[in-house]
Amino acid sequence: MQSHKLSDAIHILTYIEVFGRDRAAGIDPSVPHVDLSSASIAKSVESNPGLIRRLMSTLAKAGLLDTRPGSAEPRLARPIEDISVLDVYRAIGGETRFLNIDEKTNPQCIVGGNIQQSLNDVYSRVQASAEATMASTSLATIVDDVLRREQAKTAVQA
Amino acid sequence: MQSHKLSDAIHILTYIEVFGRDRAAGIDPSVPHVDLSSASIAKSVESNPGLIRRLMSTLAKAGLLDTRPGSAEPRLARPIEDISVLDVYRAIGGETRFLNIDEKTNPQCIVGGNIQQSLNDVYSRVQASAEATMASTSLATIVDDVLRREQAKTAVQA
DNA sequence: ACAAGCTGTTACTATCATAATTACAGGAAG
DNA sequence: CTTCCTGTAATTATGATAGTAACAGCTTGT
Repeated sequence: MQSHKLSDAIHILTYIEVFGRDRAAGIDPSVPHVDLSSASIAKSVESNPGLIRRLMSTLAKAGLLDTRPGSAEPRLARPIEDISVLDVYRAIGGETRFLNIDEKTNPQCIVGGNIQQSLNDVYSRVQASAEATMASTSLATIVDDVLRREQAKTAVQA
Repeated sequence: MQSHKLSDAIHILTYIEVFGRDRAAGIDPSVPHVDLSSASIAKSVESNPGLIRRLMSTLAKAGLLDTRPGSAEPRLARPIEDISVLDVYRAIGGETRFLNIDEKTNPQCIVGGNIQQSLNDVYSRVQASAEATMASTSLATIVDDVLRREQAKTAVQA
């Protein structure tokens, strides 16, 4: 995971929650152009709509997001409290792990012939602890944090 | 860290410990060509000597390995029990983290302008738990595991 | 002293994963 | 029926990494 995919995916879900929430509650209906289209999200991520749609498609297939072709009204498939960072990580990461074994070592050698499995044990434990932390963090925490930081900014300006 | 560098670095240190240990103890002195040159290690890793030397140089600079130009007699700088997987990870990984923030998001947007910091908090916690596990695993564990697996193999053959 | 072999380092090339971009068929909605 | 959107695939660009080659300098044994 040398990429920003997880960050962008969380960004998308946060965006949908924040602006979908506002709209659902009827707050500030005068704010223009805060729709939930891939183009709008792309502006926030500073990426392009194609990439956003691909990520959203992946999230939808993983059961985190409800989307409909032709309609720019994505909705989270579950309450935001029930979506963890690990859920998103698994949705977009597939089978990848943080640490990678060198699959090509000399099986004739005492070290080369055994170290892959030894490392696999270690890496599995590392992965498990990282995933445990991701599982314990919900997207609600992130949304709350984002909104709190925004309020702190505007307070300074006032 | 989408690479095998950590695996290869641990491989190298394990190799030096296993075969350096044998030689130091005078065990099986008849075994030919089990020297500690970069060429010999490269055969075990199934890589090339240049790559091995580069990694060894990095490990030496990090204070994990003692090497000398012109002499194929590398030695671990510390007892193997005192070298953790985290030590090696830090030595070769530099400042990289498992999860990466998308540095390029729209600062004008409520989400884009705040999510980087929010994600940074989360990612720091994930990194900390992964590193704690790496810190708790020493290379001695890996060396023991490799030797144990090798014994199990030869036992089956006998 | 010298020959052979090794390290440490740099430069270069190849390879591959990922992001970015473009295009388009088909659904949704006024 | 026009307009805008999604979902998806194809393509290109970019960047990180491994692999390779080369060479100056040290070490050791003769």
